Amino acid sequence: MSKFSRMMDIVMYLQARSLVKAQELADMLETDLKTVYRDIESLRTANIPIEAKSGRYGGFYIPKDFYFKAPKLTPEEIAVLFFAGEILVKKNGFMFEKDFKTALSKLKNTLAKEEINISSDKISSISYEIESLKTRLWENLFYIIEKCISEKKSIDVEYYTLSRDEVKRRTLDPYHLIYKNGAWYLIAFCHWRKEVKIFRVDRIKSIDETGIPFKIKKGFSLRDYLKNSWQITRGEEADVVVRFFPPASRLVKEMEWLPTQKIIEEKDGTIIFSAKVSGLMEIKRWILGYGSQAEVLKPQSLREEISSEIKKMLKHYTSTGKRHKTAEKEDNKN
DNA sequence: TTATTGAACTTCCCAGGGAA
DNA sequence: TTCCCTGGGAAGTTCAATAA
Repeated sequence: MSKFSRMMDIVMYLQARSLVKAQELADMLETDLKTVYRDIESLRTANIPIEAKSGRYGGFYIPKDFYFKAPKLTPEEIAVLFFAGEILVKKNGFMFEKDFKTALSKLKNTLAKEEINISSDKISSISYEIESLKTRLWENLFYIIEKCISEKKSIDVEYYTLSRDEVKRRTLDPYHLIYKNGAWYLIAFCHWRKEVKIFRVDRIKSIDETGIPFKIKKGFSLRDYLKNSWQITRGEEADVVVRFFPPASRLVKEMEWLPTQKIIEEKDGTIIFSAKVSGLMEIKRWILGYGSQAEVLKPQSLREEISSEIKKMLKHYTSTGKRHKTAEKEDNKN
């Protein structure tokens, strides 16, 4: 993110709230506290009236009478905004649908008819399909979680744990909601486990507000928490090294799967993919998806797990073959 | 009423990384 | 090589809450 974008985000964030701590801004922008102070200093130099309230319960704020004039948008930018609106509101159960619609209608009101027409023409020539965000299915759940995250208040939930096939009541301090790979997840401090854990929202069977305030664990950073996760679940950190054979090698090197990844290209067309990964469960599925075109070199434990998985698969297919032959014989008899 | 404490803003110096 | 940006560390200042 550029310094300019960060500064714009700071202004927008401060304008929408009454008092914001520098640390909160740093977390939101995923940057350092001192960078926030420097950006605020730059904004003040540019005559943006950012005031500070020192001491306990202090923070930064922009006086209510300050009005930051919206920039003039190009037809392309307007088209992109309406396009995003089409995707989010019409098809995907966007959780802030009502606010988004009013924001778009406000924007429309500021535009000339010709600008709206140009934008509509641009949208009609593009289509884009993404899977549903499915928030409507759990609208009330989302409302309570989102409310408790912003008010920093704990929740009591009944949560279904897939691995143990049991429902357990837990008290959670909700930190963050994240949508990844077709599912919503809640990152929260679990009072029962005494650590920050990830919960799938659709496995929450019931939810109650406790009204008890909480503080985010000191030193917790969402970016650090998720930095080496393959998708969403976490586990012990491990250095994973995989050899990919063509054509999978060409596919793998096209993408950035993890920020820590390194790829060494060999003369024979294979690649050596290495990365630091938090938890092996998800990367195991990813590697298995490439079948015979991937070979785990490290760690040995993952190599053995995949080998055992392949043996099990082989057993299924050979026994299915026997069943298939038996069934054929039965058919011939009839 | 005053001293203490804790939280948050403020400022400085230094080092590392990337772009020019 | 230089400059700019960013982050680490540390010390100082301010102010509200709390205890004595």
